[in-house]
Formats: sequence, structure tokens, C-alpha cells
Amino acid sequence: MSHLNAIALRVTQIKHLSQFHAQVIHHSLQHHSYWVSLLISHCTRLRAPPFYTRLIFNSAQQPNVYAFTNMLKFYSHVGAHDDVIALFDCMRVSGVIPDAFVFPVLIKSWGKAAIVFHGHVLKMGHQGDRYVRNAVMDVYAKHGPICFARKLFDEMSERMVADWNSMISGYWRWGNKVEADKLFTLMPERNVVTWTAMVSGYSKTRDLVTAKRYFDQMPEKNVVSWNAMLSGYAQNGFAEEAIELFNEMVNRRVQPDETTWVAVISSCSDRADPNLANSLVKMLNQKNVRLNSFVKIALLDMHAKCGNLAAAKKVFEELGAFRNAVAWNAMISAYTRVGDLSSARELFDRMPRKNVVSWNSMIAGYAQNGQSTMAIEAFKEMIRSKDMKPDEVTMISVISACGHLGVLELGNWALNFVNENQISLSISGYNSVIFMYSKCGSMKDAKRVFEEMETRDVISFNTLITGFAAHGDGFSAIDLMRKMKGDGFQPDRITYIGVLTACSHAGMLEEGQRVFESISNPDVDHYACMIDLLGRVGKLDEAKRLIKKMPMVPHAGVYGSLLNASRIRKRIDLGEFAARELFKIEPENSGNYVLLSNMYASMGRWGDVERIRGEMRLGGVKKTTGWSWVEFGGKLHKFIVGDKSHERSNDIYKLLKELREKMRKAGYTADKDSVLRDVEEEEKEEMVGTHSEKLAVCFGLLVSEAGTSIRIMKNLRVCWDCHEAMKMISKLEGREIIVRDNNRFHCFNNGSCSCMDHW
DNA sequence: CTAGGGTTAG
Repeated sequence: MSHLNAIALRVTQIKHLSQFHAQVIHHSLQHHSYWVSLLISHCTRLRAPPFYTRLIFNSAQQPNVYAFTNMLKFYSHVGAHDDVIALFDCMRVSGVIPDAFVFPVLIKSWGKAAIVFHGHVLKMGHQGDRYVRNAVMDVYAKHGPICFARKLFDEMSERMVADWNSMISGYWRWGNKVEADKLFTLMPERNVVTWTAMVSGYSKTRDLVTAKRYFDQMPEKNVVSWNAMLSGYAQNGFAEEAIELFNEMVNRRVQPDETTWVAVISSCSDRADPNLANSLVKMLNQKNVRLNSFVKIALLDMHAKCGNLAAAKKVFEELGAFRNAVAWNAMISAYTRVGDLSSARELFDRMPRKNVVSWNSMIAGYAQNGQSTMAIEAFKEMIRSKDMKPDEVTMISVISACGHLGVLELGNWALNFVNENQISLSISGYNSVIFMYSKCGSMKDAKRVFEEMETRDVISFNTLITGFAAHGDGFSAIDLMRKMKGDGFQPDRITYIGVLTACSHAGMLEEGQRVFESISNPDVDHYACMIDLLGRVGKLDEAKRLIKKMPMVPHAGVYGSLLNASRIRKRIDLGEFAARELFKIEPENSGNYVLLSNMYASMGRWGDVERIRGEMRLGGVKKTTGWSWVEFGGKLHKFIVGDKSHERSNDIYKLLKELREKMRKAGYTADKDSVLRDVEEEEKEEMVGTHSEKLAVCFGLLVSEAGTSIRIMKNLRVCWDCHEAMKMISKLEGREIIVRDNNRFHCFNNGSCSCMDHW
């Protein structure tokens, strides 16, 4: 059979392998263990499909220990650990005695459960085998406790480089940089694997400068080393560096493999550039790159992030048996990214084996598309299904959803969950807590959390500054920016928007101007803040001059600020100017028409009011508003304009009608407040239904008893606009009404109101 | 025979 052996030596491609296989069958040798194990070892090297390899194995009549071992190695190589274990059982049943070569493979597949096999290994007398010893040690290094691995390591009389490498990568896995470093300097001889482990270790700690230093110092590199560095860049968001390194790799004639492409593709995903994506796909086709499931899923994600949902879907459909949890999750986020929550949810519900990331994707999808209640509902569903453990990523979405709702109790409940389940928070976790407290009006707590943080990033500062801005605390915002610079953080555009907004809300003109002048490259949003600030302090002409001086095209926010300021200051000339510009930029936005029309109304120019409404009708502009929320009985009730979907809708409208009649009888004029104003008029015009705020307030009145509070969660405006109405209602109904917005109680009694600070 | 690199969520 020497000519067969000669053919076997020439197997370098799948094509050759199948020719060799055909020859083996031709000579009816496919039942012989020798040829079977030889074929399987080729399969492993060439990554033949598992079913084909198993076919070869099954054709052996009585597979010997070598055939079993090679088949086990094949399964191990493709990561099919369940098959390794199943085949080992099969091996024992057939009475084949496993040798020392089997155990390292088996132990690796058993992973954490390998301790069970420890006894088995001892019984078979293989504990003295250096490879078995390494495998056992590696299991402890990977799955912990690492001190067990260290104990085995220390007891060794002679160590292979692989033993040192196992320990080093084990320490990196557990985040122990110090020990990893120590072993690296201590070890007598290093190889590529050692150096690569250091590169990927430093990448894990996000210290890419040191990672690159080790990479550059490596005496020799292979594809894996390049991949380690490349993935380090890709995973930490350094897309530019990754692509640059890839080019260098190509220049040095290093042949990229699938892992290389995964890193390159995911770097291109970050850029979200459809052109780059297309040229990359073209390149993959040109080079005839073999696409394994990792590459395919990376491509799926890239298409989704570059806005090509159809292509992503196509890849997903074509994945077939490789459609694993990661592919499902990537597809779910593809849908949530474009705001298609129902498709995302449908996929999520259809998904067979959900993992934490699936839940996190769904919850984040809700949270980022303004569906905070749905996010929290999904989270509750998640913790009801006992086998799912929320992690930090889950909690970040949940906590910020609580922030968006402005419900402190809910936020505290989420934080409580974090503590009870010992979920440790990183910087972004704490940032979400700062955001939540700020949005819930609890600046004291926001500040406390910020101060308690050991390490902060730019986002920590920006979140707190934005919080100060929303609360009109200009001094704290400026002060914090100063502190930020002192700590060595460079303020970014968000910082400046925050500080300028804070100055604007606090009416701090000079400080705001100083900050604005210090911005090296102000963008359109900074101009918008500045114009808002000038408008608020009454310097409207200066605001207009600044608009004229802007080096870029102003956006709607710029003119919106001017329009609002003009309304307050009754500068009809500037108001008209701003409104005209706004009608050009966003003709479909009803708010602009309403503002201008209100401005005319406040000056008694009813003819102009009528004219604007006519323009609105002609342009087909529909009035739109957001949702209003009321909490009652631990449940959130939400209302939108003209909402009739609420279970107590009939009662709500009945109450509204009753109140209106009572008010009319009591002699109140309809346009004095917003709860009862022009309801009939609006409905007659069929432009809009009853405002969401009115519905929310009426529902609150309906369900609350005297002395209990109505909690209006969203639309802070509600409380403000409804102020007068609530006064009247308290007088008419003869009862005390407590309305709570984000951080205050408003207590209405007998026609007057007192505010109580809360907390 | 061993050790190093891979896709999804914030």
C-alpha cells in the first residue's frame, strides 16, 4: 500500500483529500483503522465538514484507539465538545482502552467538569503524563479556582513552555495583570504563544499601547499574533488602527485567515460606512475567502450596522445550521437599530435558546427607542424566567429606562436589584446611575454617586453636567467642567452643550459667553445654545446677529430658540422671521405653527391666528404630541392625544366633560388653563383629539382619593400647564389634590397651591 | 498530543 501512503503525503487540499478517500475506498480499505485515522487527521487539518469526517469514522469496522483519538481531536478542533464526550462514552462501551493521548483532549472538552475525570485519569495511571498534567492545570486556570492551577504548577519538577503559557493566560483571564507579568519575566524561555498571550492580555485591559509594545517586541509573529493585535484594536473601537494594521499585515505578505477577516469586518461595522462595506464584500469575493460561521455572522452584523437590512437578513437566512445564538442576537439588534421593534420582538419570541445577550438586546432595543416601560416590562419578564441572570449590561438599560421615565422609586428598585444580586458596576454602570438620579430630580444622589466613583470617564462628567443643566444649576456645571479639566479630561462637544445649556437656564450670560469663546471649533449645536442663551436674557437682536454670523447653515433648534424667546418678549418681528425659516426647514412640525399662533393670540391679533391655522390646514400639518404617563397602583398608564384605548377611557371623557361644565357654571373662562381649554374646538376641527396631559390628569383625578398623590411621570409641562386648572378643580371638588412631578409635590387645596420639596 | 487570536447586547 505504499502508493496510497504516497498519495496521503500529497493531501494539501480538500480536493486531494477526496481523491485520497476515493483511492482508499477503491482498495476497500475504508474499514481499516489505520486508513481511517489517517483520513481523519487530514480532515482535522483541512477543516472538513463534521458529517463527512464522521462518515469516514463510521466506516471503520472496529475503530482502534488511534481512530478514536483522531476523531476526538477532530471534534475538539471544531469546538464540538458534546460530541467529544459522546464519542468517549462510545469508546468505553466498545472496550477500547483510552491512552494518554485521549485525556488532554477529553479534559479540554469537559471543561469545568473535568475534575470528575481527575479520578479516572489517576486510575488509568496517566497523571504522570506531562500533557495530561498540562490539560488538568489548564482547566483550573480557565475555570478557576486559579490557585489550584498554581498549586499544580508549583509542584511540577520540570515545566514545559505550555505550562507557563497556561498559567499566564489563566491569570489574564481572571484579570490578574500583576501575576501574568511576573510569570512572563520569570520564565526561562518564551515562544510566540507566550508573546501573543501578553498582547491579548493587555488588549483585554484596554491598554492597547502596552499591547502594541509587546507586539512590536515579539521576536517572531504568526497569523495568530497578528490576529490578537488586530482583534484588540477591533474590540476596543480602534477601527482606524485595526485597518491600518491589516494593511501592514498584507504588505508583509502575512496570509490572513478567517479570524483576521472577522476582526477587519467588525472594524468596518464600527465605521457604519456602506461604501466601505461593499468594497470589503467585493474584496472577499475576489480573494475567494472561505467564509466560516464567524465570518458570516460578522458580515451579517456589518450589513446591519451599515444600514443594509436586506443583506443582513439574507445572510441570516443562508446561515442554516450555523444560525446560532449570536446570529439571532445580531439580527434582533439589526431590527431594533432601525426602530422595528415588532420584528425584533417576533424574532426574539421565535428564538429557540435565548441567552443574556438576547434579553439585553431586546431590553436595550426598547430603551433606545423611547419605549422605557416596555424595557422594564421585558426586564421583569427576564427575572421571572428563573434561569436568566441579568448582568451589568441589562442593568444599564434598565436604570437608564427608569431615568427616562423619571420615576425614582423604579430607579431605586433597579439599584436594589443590583445590590441584592451583587452585580458589580463599571464606569458606564455608574454613569447610568448618575443619569437616572439626574432625570429623577435627585441631584444630591447624582453628585454623591459621581463622587464615590473610583475612576471616571468623560461621559461621567458630561452626564452630571447635563444634569446640572437640566436643573438650571449653571455654577455647578461650570465648576464641574473646571474640575474635569483639572483631572486631565478634555471637554468634548457634549460637555460644552451641557455647560452652555446650564448657563442658559440660569441666565448666566457672561459666563456662557466666556465658555462659548473658549470652544476652539464650535459646531451648530453650540451656536444654538448660545442663541438660546441670548434669547433668554432678552438680547434678541444680538441673537439674530449671531445667527447671521454663523459659519454653517442653522438648524431648526437655532430658529426654535429665537421663536420661543420672541414669543416671551413679544418681539413679533423676530418671531415672524424665525417662524418663516422654521416653516422652510421643517414644514411638517406643528409646534412652530402653534408657537407663532400663540404669539399672535397673546397680542390679540386673532386675524393672524386664523391665518396661521389656515396655513396649517393647507399644508396638511397635523398637531402632534408625546405620551403622558401616570402611575397608579404600581402600574404605569400612558396616554396620547385623543387616546381612547385606555380601559377607563369612557370614565375619563365623562369626567372631563363634567369638569368643563362645572367650570363654565362657576364662571371660569376656557382659555385660562390648558386642561380644559378648547377641547371642543380641537375636536371640531378634527385636527387633534384631547391632549394627552388632560387625559392623564383626569385619570389621576379619577383614581386618586383626597390626600393621595397623582404622579405624573413624563411631560413636566403637564404640571406646569395644569397648575391653574388643578387649583380650580381643588376648589370645585372641595378636596385636596396632590400632584407629584419629578421631584416635587404640588399640593392643591381650596384654589391655591403650595409646593413641597421632596427628599 | 500542549499553550495564544474570532461573531452579538451597553
